[in-house]
Amino acid sequence: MVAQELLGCLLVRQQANGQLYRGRIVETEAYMAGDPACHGYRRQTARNAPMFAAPGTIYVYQIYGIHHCLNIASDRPNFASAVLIRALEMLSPPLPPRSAAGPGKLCQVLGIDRQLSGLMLGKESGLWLEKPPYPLTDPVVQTTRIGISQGQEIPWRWYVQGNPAVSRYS
DNA sequence: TCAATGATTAGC
DNA sequence: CTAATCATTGAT
Repeated sequence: MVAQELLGCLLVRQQANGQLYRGRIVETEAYMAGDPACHGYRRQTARNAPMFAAPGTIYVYQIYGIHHCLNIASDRPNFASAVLIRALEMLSPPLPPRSAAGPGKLCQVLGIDRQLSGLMLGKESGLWLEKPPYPLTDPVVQTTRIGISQGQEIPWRWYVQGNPAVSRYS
């Protein structure tokens, strides 16, 4: 599953001003067609169209009028699916350990908003992935997703055990 | 435990 | 058109 493969990968962000951020992905969730919690569950709309696009397409939405959440399309075109990036362990520049511990926080830190939604990962968009510099040593835990009111029983959340940047344990 | 805050969507 | 919902966060 793509969500698990992303754990340990580096997410790199280069802002318009050139500022570069690098963080390791330590928490993800998966959303798929047929899943009632998936934004593409009912039908394709202007907002969720990136979920139906090619793998590697960026999907950013605003939640509660305040926060942004970053997703990456993870399956074939016309099939709704995406991985929500929930937490990063920031490697550079040096930041407090929990600066990116949560989907809204990491978007705020990296300067990610809906302008990126629909773009492809890559240097052009200023957001891309890199392979892990070294393999994960801590075990990966699979559990149920957070903050949703439907599909709560589906165990599609993964996080790196013991990592201080994971949004929460329970 | 709860308010902030606005885009999005379902339903009429 | 209107009302309800919401993949969150931080303060009380």
